[in-house]
Amino acid sequence: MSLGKYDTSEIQDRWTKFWEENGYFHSEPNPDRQPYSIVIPPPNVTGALHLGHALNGTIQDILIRTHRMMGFETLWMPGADHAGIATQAVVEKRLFEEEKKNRHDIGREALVARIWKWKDEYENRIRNQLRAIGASCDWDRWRFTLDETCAAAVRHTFFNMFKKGYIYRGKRLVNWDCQLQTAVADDEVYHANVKGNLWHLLYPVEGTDEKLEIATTRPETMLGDTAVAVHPEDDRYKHLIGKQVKLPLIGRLIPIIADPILVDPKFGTGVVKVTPAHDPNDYLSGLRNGLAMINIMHPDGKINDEGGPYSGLKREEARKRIVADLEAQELLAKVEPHEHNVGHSDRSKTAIEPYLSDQWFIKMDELAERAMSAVREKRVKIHPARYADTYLSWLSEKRDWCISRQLWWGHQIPIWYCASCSEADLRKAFTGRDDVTWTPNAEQGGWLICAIDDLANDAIAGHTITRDPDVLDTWFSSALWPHSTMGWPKKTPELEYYYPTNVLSTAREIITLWVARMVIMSDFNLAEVPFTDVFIHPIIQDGKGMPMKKHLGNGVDPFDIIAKYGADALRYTLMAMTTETQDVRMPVKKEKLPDGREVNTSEKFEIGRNFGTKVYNASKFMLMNFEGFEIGPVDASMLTSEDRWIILRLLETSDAITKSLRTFQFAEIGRLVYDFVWGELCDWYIEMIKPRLREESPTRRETQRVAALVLDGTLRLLHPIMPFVTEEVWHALNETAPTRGLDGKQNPAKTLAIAPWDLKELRALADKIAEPQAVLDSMKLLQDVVRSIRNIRAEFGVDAKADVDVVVECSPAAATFLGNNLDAMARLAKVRTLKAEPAVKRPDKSASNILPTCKVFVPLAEFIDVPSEVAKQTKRLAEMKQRLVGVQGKLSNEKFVGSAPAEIVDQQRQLATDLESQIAAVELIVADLKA
RNA sequence: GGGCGGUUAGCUCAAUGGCUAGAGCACCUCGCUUACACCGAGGGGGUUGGGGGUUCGAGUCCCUCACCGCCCA
Repeated sequence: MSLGKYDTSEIQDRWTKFWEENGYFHSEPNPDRQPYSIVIPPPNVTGALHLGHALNGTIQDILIRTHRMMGFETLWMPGADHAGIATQAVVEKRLFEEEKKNRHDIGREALVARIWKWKDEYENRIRNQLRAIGASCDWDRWRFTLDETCAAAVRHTFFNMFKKGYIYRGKRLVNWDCQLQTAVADDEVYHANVKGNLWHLLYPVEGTDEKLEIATTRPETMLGDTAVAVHPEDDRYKHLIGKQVKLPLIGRLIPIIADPILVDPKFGTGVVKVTPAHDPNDYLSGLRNGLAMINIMHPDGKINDEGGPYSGLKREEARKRIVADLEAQELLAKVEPHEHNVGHSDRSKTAIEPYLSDQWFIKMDELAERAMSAVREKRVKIHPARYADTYLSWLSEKRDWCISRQLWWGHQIPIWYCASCSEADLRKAFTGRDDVTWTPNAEQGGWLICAIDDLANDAIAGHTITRDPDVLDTWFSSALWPHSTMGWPKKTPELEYYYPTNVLSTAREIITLWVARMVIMSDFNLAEVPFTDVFIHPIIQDGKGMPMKKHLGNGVDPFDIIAKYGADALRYTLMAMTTETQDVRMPVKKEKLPDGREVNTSEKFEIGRNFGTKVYNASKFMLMNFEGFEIGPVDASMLTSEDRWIILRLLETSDAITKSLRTFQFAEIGRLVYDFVWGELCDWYIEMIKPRLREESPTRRETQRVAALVLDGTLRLLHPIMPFVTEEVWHALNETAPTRGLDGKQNPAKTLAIAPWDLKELRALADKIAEPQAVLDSMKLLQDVVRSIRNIRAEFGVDAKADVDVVVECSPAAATFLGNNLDAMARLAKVRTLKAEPAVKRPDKSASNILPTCKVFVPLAEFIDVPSEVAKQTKRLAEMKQRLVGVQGKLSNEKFVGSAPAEIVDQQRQLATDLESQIAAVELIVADLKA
């Protein structure tokens, strides 16, 4: 069967359907095979997939497809993440834009229902996007971090951690988002420079006439001041330590304390106001010095009753009024413009308020230590290795993890409060149940009850219990993903068989957020690592080195790329970019698509498109010439030199790819297949077999069989990278050559997706090739001679249609080889006659190229321009002489000869010999030409 | 402030301390030879960011400076 026009989108649709309908991507535990598993980093249902997802998907799919072909029972677990705060924020924003309502207007149940609707829509879109890039996920196993299976894992983990005392409730200073009214994690905060002022306030010292001048960027926080601090060694203020100041406007007396950590005597006035409930540094100082912590803010950012006369004002309004009032009382020394770094919520883009509130935490010290040892002991290997430091240094801080979020979308914390009951009531209500546990509520009194299954409000007779309204940080459920998706806490066959998974592929900013937490949770729940290898891929930036961000408008949508260049092109290009560096750049340009939309694209994808087209065209040519294919054995004794050469090179390439795959060197794999297919298969092998494939060729049948085997092997190498185009060709090849192989009787796989990775048949054939190195060497000689002739032809402007005669001086073996390949030389360099002998006389008026292994002469009576040839050869002579001086210098250096490896020294000696004879030959030529 | 990465051809990137630092794109010359102009043949283009050092030998290792970027505070 022959191939038609290359239509990427048609091919993509057809084979996606074919693979899925035949269930090739579905995996079940199979004791007869080794497992290989990857869980996808679940994309957020917030939006569409971007180029980073496409890159990561490509990498995972290459790993998965290769291992599937290697015969592993291969599972790629797909799914999506509910992305608590991000998803709730977009739905709330839409609610406000479309209906001018906020979440409180419609209530928890209605809001959550809307978010589920959003989720269904986007989850579906994400699934289709993954399919479009060719991801061979086990779609039947699709999971969602809020589905029942994942929820069960969350409940059990929380329960066990709570019961063992790893989870506690406490007051902590958190990053508060006043708009979304929730705590946000450190990593959800970005810092931006903001123009503001430095207000210098005056605090009167009680019992004296002195006033302390204090600079602050947030004057309204003075309402919550509980001390003023100076440096203990600061002579200006030493005498005031232990005295009190009267807080202006409020009148509260607060102490003047000494704190060498909080106060830098060289900065500002050397006096600092301390507001423990509203500043992280002050908070720590408050803990150190046993200060009161006064919260002056409502969750929405308005001042609360602690703010006295300013109660009920928004924070901006309170600031204005306070500054004005201080000025009126002459307690404002000065105001200076000041630019400073302010934390903003990534979700609402509003300024973060440090805020003291009740939150749930996981105690990290012991858990973090265990997770660190997993990496230190190489039970989890991170690639590239340097990222292990990122992981270790983050965990070594052992900061407790705040897991509560004041949101409605997520796993609601399974804690019920009972203020009025006694422990006896609890025992009575839950006697005999091991799925309920409780501890005293140290902060507010009463009890904290944790249960695996939901409790009714009246679960305790005579008392009403209320559930904590907060939900868990999204990363809590994400951290369970590798085992929750496999069905934990049930002892499922999947968990038994596929776990721990093999590889986790992700971006580096996720190392701390997710990788570390997955190791912690897996260790806690299963006493195992979640995966043995972590691959950190580079981040794609635009041509100017800026990260691709929605608001910068520089993002490239992978689906626009698929539309323009095809999925195989997208995949090849992304893999070719995956080096070990941390960022890769992709120049972005605007372009109008045929459908009229203006989108961002990048010319980089032309590499992949051109390569895919090349693969397709080369295959098309071969299949065209396979017409009349006769099934039959491949006779090793009939193999020509180019057959032997391409078979050896194909196997070398296959081995090199397998090796690079193990070390996650994806760009290297891209280079290997490109150089093989384009530079060897197409440029040389196909060109050389053309005569043998002609109708009249007596070896046409044999040539077809070998070529079919070579194409078969090449398609297998390429399949994990470019699954669509290769599958298309594979099926055409199967129709043409329904059985093939050495004996001509092997049935090829029905799909490349499960064709064996190991090229067993070709390997058996290669084993019969005598002196493989000689095969490679002679091919190199042929290529060198052909290139020399082409170079001479181009340089002297020989008409492209004109034939030339060629004289080569070389070894007898090489002469025989070249003689046998006259046809090829005729085709490749338009050679009419060839004279190849160990000793030849240089023809008059000939151009020449002197190589280490041979001398090539082309008589060019009608073309040669003697002066220019003399000039060219003289230039070459100078270059070679200069090099020879360098090499001789090395060889006469005793230290070099003494300390460099023998191999290197030999190499240099050989080089010197070669150069000497080449120089002698060129000198002769120059003398002749001048004569 | 701490840590990490980068700086190589006009652009995007390669190069276990050891052959003449390589590709692709772009550029120049030639070519519609029945797979492919998303192609073929040939060519030009480099003081490897600056400065020091280690070594027989440095793009590669060390120190230092400059600039760009990321992560964590």
